Amino acid sequence: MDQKEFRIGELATRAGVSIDAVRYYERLKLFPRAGRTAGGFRLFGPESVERVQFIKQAQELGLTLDEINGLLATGGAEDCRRVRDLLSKKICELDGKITAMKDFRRTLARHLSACERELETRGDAACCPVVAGGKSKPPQGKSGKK
Amino acid sequence: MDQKEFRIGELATRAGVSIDAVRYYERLKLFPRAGRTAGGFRLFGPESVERVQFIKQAQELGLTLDEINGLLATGGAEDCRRVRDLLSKKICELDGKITAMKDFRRTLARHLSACERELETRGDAACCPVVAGGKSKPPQGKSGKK
DNA sequence: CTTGACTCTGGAGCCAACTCAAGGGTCTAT
DNA sequence: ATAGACCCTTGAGTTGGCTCCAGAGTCAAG
Repeated sequence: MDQKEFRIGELATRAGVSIDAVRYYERLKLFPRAGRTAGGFRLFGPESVERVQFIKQAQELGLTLDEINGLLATGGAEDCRRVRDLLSKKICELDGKITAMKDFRRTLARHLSACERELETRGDAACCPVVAGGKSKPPQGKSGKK
Repeated sequence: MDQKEFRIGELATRAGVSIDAVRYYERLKLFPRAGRTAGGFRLFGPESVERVQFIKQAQELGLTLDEINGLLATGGAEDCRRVRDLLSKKICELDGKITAMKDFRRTLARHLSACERELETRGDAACCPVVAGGKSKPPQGKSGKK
């Protein structure tokens, strides 16, 4: 079938990261050491693309490479148990984060409508009410020495 | 009544950050320049606590200090409009992130049950199937790729 | 065989967001 | 009035996650 191995450049483009990033991941052991050509070029298979993508995905959600490393096991039962525990912990954390995120969304939405109301009722005289809003703004005497 | 101004140390403990972090925020203009005592000590009011907390909250959700800065306005109508637009953009982003998070949660949950099944059916012979899993160690044919 | 694209290693550099340190001033309770 | 806690500024150091570089080797096409 198709020749299934490719080199680092192709992995990088397929997965949407830089070549250097891939090598960096390898250094951190997020990757098993790749096979090599006779001349020393790394060779990757399609599963590597998935792996990089998993890493990226996890990263975007705020996990460090170190934590991600914990999730990527290759070993036996021991490893499997460790991963299982880590996974359920991470799932809990994620649930917390989702909640926090919804909270923050509400906060932003509140500010947003305050902004809108302000603009509507006061037009160009509006003064932005966001955060600590209204408070630190004595309309004029900002006391300023300096 | 309580005298309502306090110094940097108290702000830091109330808001749960370090003194250095507060000063750092000030340098980055996330704070208006604080008032000072005759001797030069910064003085803060209770709204500062809120502000720090807002910053922390936003940060935990992956915003940079720079982006947060954009959300903290003090100005007039112009500012207010800018903030309004930024806010609605951020809200969209947040919605995307929440979705991504739920996705990732599903991914983890899938891995988790794969782990559990593996441990259950193969006990100590288990080999952890997480991510790119199984591929770099084919004990035997095993299931399948996706 | 030559060329040009690609890859190798090791190490330096960069950005964000702090954190730490030095040297010195301020405040307040006794 | 003095001790000790607190604060000041400036500037350097740290960590995480890359990115860039130099100098050299590999590979496929012509």
